[in-house]
Amino acid sequence: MGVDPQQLRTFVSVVRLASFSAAARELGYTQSAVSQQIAALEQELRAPLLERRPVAPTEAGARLLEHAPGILLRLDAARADVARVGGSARGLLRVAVTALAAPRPLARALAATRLAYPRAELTVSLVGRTSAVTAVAAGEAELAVVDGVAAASDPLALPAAAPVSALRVAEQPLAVLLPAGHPLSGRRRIRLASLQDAFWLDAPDASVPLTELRAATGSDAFPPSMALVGPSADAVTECVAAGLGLAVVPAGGASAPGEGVVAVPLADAGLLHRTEAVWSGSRAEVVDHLVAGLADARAEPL
Amino acid sequence: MGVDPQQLRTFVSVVRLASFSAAARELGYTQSAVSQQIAALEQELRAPLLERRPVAPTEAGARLLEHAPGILLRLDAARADVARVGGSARGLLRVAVTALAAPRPLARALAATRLAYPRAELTVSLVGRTSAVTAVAAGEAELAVVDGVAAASDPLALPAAAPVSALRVAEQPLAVLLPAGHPLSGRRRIRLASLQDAFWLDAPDASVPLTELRAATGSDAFPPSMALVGPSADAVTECVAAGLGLAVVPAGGASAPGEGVVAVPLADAGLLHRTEAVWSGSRAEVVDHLVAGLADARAEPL
DNA sequence: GTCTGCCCATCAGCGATACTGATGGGCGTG
DNA sequence: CACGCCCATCAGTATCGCTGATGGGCAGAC
Repeated sequence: MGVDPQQLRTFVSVVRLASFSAAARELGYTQSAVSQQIAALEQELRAPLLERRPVAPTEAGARLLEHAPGILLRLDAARADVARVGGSARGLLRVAVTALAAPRPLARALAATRLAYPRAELTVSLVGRTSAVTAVAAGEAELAVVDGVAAASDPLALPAAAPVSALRVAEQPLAVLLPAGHPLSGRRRIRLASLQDAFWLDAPDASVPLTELRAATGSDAFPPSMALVGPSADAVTECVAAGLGLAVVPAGGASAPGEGVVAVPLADAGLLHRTEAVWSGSRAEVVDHLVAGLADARAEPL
Repeated sequence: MGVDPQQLRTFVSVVRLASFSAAARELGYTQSAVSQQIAALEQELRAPLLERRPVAPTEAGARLLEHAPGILLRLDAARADVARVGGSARGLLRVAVTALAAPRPLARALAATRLAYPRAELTVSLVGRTSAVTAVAAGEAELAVVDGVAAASDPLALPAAAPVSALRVAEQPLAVLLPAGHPLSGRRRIRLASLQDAFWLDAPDASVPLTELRAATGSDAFPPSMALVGPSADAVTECVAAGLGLAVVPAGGASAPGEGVVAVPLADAGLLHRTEAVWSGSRAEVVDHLVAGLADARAEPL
């Protein structure tokens, strides 16, 4: 009685790898154990979860798959939250940052925190949006600094289904990255709707993700031209310059737009690029100092 | 390795009852088993979770307690979602309704659904806000119809940490319920801020909860005069008439405000009473029909 | 068509686990 | 001081879940 989280973990592995044997290898079980775990889960839920040969989730399995990652993440988050109570007085400060998060306020706040806590162990890692939030929830990072697009008054729609707190750090207008020769590249401003049928780079970790554009504009257009994985801003610039597709980026960032491309500000009112700091549970002293620094940075000019 | 949900369930029972023995009785275990489960959980998380004698959560236990109900709810929700796949073709339609949810659209939609599915088994139950949403998540109801206060463009802040979908059913202006002799009872409109230091009935299931007022106005005032549990609209009217405190209710509801009280509309722009329909996972045919009926009802006058 | 290889289900056996029931110690209470 | 209540611990046992071996079914090669 009661769904075993271990079985859930095994289930998602099996689905992801589409193989009992491969999942067994990954998890350090024998194939027999995996088979028995899935069978037990199916009996427990009284429903077949997997099609065999080829291995694929059934309708019921698909439903379970919608819930499983959230459950497992929350389980990890609970464990991490409990662990933070005991040992977090030490100066461990791991910050997970997304590629387009405003770097200046973060850098300044980090500098101040480094001064105040010279012995703190400081790590900043550049990761994808989802990983940043899940890392915080699971206790693999003390803080995440995440960017995204939202209307002026709304909070960011954070990807993970985990209980976290957030603070707005910076807001910038948005711009469209166009190749230098593009017919609209001379414009002072562009409305997003006028470009919704153009082709777009699908580079969720190095530009504003298309899914966020669609959510923020309420349109389901913005056809993707090519996928670009990883947080490489240069790759985006080069691909836009080469005419492979357009991209939306925060305007007036630290770096110039680069050769061969033009950044034209968006005319859409109320659509903003925002950076938020995200943490989970109560904050240790060092983390608190850094968050306070980020809060102060809001007042300063970018 | 891996927190056992059964242990989590035991843990919350022990905390709620502040007793190992009582929790054992409730769960059908021996006291010995409960003691061992808690010990195993503490060893697994490497932290003491409970103070003994008297039994109370430690700091770490409090953290775990924040996560545990959400995890257990999601586990139940997953189980219910899987169960819906197989057996939900039958006409089972259990609707959980909060006290202030707009009754007219619901009644009309229910009537239409009853006509279209004469053999459907129909149950409507009046419950608190949190129970309504958790009932849907846990598969104890097919649909919830929940009310709350929100700004015009925001969705309702639903209480449960569970993955559900929602549809706006109706919106009404808000009114303050004042005793007939109140100095402001002759007003045409009242701003909420002018009353934030008055005393208020804390009747979360029979009027707009104070927590929602505070969240929607951004003020943490609105001191409570007395608590009133349960969804009794009459009790609210009587208490307001007796001068025990004020209350915010949807204006122009089905029932007249009652003797001895006056309902004065709120002047606060953008603050609305909204009713939403809430469901989980995919909807069975009957549920789909009812939700469609609720969607249609939005167009009609209230 | 047949052979071979891969993959999942099943089974026996064994070690680990989690329960019961009994016992003991600590603390408040009469 | 004695009693009662409550939680921790222990021994014993039944069950559970894993390993390793075996078997059946499907696909691709020849």
